[in-house]
Amino acid sequence: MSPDYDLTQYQNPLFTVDSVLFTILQDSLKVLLVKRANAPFKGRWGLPGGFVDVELDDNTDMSALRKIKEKTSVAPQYLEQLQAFSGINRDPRGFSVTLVYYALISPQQVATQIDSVDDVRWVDLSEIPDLAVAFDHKHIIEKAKARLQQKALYSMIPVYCLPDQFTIGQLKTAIEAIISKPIQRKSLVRRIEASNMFEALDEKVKSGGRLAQLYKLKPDVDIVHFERNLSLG
Amino acid sequence: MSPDYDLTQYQNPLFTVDSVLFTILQDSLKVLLVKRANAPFKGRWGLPGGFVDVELDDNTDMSALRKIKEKTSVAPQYLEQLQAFSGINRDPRGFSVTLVYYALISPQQVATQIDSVDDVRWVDLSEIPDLAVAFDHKHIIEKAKARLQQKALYSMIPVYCLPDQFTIGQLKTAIEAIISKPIQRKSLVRRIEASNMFEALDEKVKSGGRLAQLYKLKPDVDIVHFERNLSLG
DNA sequence: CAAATAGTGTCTTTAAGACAATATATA
DNA sequence: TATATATTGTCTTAAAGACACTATTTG
Repeated sequence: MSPDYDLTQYQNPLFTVDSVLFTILQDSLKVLLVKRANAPFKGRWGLPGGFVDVELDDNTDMSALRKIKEKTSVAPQYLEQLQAFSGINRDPRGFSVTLVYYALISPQQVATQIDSVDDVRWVDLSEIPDLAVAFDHKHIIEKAKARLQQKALYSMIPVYCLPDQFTIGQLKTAIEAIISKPIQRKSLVRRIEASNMFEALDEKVKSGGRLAQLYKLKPDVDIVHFERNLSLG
Repeated sequence: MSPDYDLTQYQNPLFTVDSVLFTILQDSLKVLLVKRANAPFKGRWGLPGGFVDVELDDNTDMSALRKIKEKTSVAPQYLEQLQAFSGINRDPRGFSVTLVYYALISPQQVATQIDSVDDVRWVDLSEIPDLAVAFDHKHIIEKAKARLQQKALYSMIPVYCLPDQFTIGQLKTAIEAIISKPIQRKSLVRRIEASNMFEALDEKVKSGGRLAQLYKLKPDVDIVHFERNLSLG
């Protein structure tokens, strides 16, 4: 074997793939945590993830998806790479790299699955600071939340936290839960119109007052990125 | 050893760190390529990068920086993680992951170093499609360029492709080289003012017409993100 | 002075913010 | 009818686009 191929000269870092799975439940933002079955941090809550399985995964997207499916039994509606986190100290076993994805899913899709087990739980973002979390996963969750907040200002990705039929009120609530700020309903209506991503259904639904129009994503639409952010204030 | 720690049950993917280093040279966007000294793709042009050295690198940022310094002898003014690229087919040696950074540097900082060797070269972005490039690095360069273009619309990062003293005209030219579209000088002036990131020097400099005001970054400023994009057209 | 580039003034345009007004449910 | 929520209308505001106009330098 040529020295060019001598991979043993470098100690390959420990490489894992983890995911921050978000949803909106009870009008607030939740993240999926899993009770760790193995050391290190056995018994603590952590992000769903693990090692790449070269036999099963064509790439890391599939590793992330496979691990999410193991815990929720369904594929999320939205999945995107966040970033890698690495370091000499983040895992007691040595230099490690975790490639982190973040994902959005509607709570209905996973409700029965999650309610039936006690090692998987939706955790409110407000509980995270006080919770003992494995590795640097607390930090990772904060980064994922920041990215989601940013993206909510110039795109419609919060719809992927909702059922596929939803009202403008639900979408408004979801966005406000994500960014922790009220937004103008009118701005949202304008964006729904301008993006051309959605279609109004014939159906309307109860809401406590006037019936609300149901919308759904048009099939196979691309996500529109608006050229301005919603304002924070 | 507990089975929890049995890492041999998984074949750890091949992990590398690569960087797409950009600069502005002759009013156009260039990327730094390195002639590969080793297989695979020995002799082809590729991105600077390589394996993590657990002895030298505290994290992957330092791996990226170390490799860039090896080729240019200086640290870039801007360095940010782009994304990981992975797959079963992108490296003949098997499942591999490369964590890619992109970086910006002023050409003056590296000119003498690069001119003195023949295995490192600034390549114009327009040459990339016709060039034989190692691995999936052509695809990676396109992704890095897209990210840089996007970011140029709502931030001032193109200044990191310039010398630390620069004129508005130079910055305008740099942005236009990155996004391949003309922009309004007035918009740029307004952003320089609004961002409060820069200070005008006492000095002015020749430009072919009226003398141009020199600016520099204020020390330790954070990069401002504007709430709107410059328009494409 | 002509040409070139720098810098300013200002009107227009675009899309969001603010919020009033109207519509339609339920108790 | 009172209340709650949905929907629409429209005026204001913020920041970019367009582009004319002035300023300053060199040949």
